[in-house]
Amino acid sequence: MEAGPEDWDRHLLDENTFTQNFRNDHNPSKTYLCYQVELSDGSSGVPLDQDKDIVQNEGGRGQHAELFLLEHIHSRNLDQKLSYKVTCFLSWTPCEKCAEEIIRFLAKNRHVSLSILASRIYTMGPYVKGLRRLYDAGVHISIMTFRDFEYCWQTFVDHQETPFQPWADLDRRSQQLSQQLWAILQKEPEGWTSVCL
DNA sequence: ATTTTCAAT
Repeated sequence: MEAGPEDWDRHLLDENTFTQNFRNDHNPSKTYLCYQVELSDGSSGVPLDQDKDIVQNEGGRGQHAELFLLEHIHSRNLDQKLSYKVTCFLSWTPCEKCAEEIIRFLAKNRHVSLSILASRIYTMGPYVKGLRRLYDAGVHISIMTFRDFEYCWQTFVDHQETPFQPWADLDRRSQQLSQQLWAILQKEPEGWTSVCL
């Protein structure tokens, strides 16, 4: 009697859920994804109650969060004559399989561009290849900084007027992960897959 | 300083 897909849809996260899942000095075993959709000119191009949402991976061996994002966007039937920008804040970077699905989706939906901002780099499996392919496919991908966490907090969290409170190592971790991501994206496609910094 | 990671014995 558990959890249908509707149960993972939240328009706002509670404070603890956000912090526990997005802080970059922990490694929780689930993934949250906060996204928003706008017209490429910066204004919201979708009905107000749909311009942003939050999804989470399905439990167990279920579907990853990114696939819910693609389903959501697909179901919105965004106007083919307009250009949309989807910004997505992920607590973990996509796995290779999700990266492939994202690339396939974007190839079929040329009017949609995607920016990924991730808190942490998911390093299981052939993750380097997946991130590189996203990058090569034109997806903006970067590591969340203080400003991004703060924006997420203000936009997707039921913060009750509480200002965002960074954890101790936020900036240092963010910089480390950014360097690591940079090394991954600059790496020669056929190079070694281990990235040591 | 690196982490053990879209969990479950």
